[in-house]
Amino acid sequence: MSNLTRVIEQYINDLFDSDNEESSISLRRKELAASFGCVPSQINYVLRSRFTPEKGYLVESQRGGHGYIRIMRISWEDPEDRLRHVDEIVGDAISEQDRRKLLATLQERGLINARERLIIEVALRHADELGRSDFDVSQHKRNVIQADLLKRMLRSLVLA
Amino acid sequence: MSNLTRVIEQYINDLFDSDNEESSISLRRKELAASFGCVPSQINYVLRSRFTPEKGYLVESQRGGHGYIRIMRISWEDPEDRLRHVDEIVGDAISEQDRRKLLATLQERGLINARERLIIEVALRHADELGRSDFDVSQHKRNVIQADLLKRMLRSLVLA
DNA sequence: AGCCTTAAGGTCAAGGTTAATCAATAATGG
DNA sequence: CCATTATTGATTAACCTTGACCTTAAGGCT
Repeated sequence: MSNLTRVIEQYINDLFDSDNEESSISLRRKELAASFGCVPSQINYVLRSRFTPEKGYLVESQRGGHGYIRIMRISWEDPEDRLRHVDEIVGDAISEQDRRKLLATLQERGLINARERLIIEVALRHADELGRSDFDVSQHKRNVIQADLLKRMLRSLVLA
Repeated sequence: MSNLTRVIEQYINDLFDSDNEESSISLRRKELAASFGCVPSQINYVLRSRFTPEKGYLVESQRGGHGYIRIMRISWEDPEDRLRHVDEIVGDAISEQDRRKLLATLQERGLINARERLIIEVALRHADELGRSDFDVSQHKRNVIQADLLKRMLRSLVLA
């Protein structure tokens, strides 16, 4: 594991308390970089590539005196199985009908609630509409885009 | 000595909490500054950076004898009010930074929770990425698209 | 009333500190 | 060998604190 990015990623992961499904930690970018003997922007790279919303993390930061970086973990432990399952269900492209059925099913099973379903519906419709009227995208391509978006959102929820 | 601004912000927040959920409080700038051992303009900085309309506050003040500063917390009770306010804050275009701050505020205020924030972030990132790499959309246009999407998602939640 | 004094609060810019961005380059994996 | 991923450093942007100087309101005094 001579990869610095992976080392720092692991270090940050260790900071999270493994019991809590939702927790957050704080860092000083400068100090962390110093302790790993690297340039500060390396930390940004780690965050950008490893601690994204798609992976269930939210990051907040503040510059200036007493600056900080806070990383929040929203997801549960070990969602791997479910991720695969979601990917399988959604597939590479999804029609409007299928996606409605899927969302209904997910809600029934308690994987998402009504509000979450609403946001997802709105985002998918927006993407479809934009592709249709602003960029003249074919229906199939729109279905591909929506499948991608849907998978990302569901993955971020990581659960169930 | 931790961040003075944050300490004063916390002090003011406590005033709101302790005052029977009052929706507005009053201060004397000079006294407050004195009690924190800082320069009076520090108070202005706290107000400008922390008690903004984006965060749901309005500030009015009076100079001269019997001067004062009054901070009002904008009501989020009525769904219609929330809707109008959110629309106002988001505006026609929103930068990545502003949208992140807004979502943090909305979560703090309890209008959305962490999971909802996560889905919203993912949808916005997806829209941005798609515009950037697939359709070569200008940054401003992407900010317009994201503002539109964000408003739609938030509207759906506010009315839910 | 009109002026003066005093008592508030407001603005702005400089200086210090810290994080973000971006583009160039290097390293790695397939 | 090519494409992706990682590393670096220079530049930019954001945040906080302080202080000098400006503006406005109230009350008293002629």
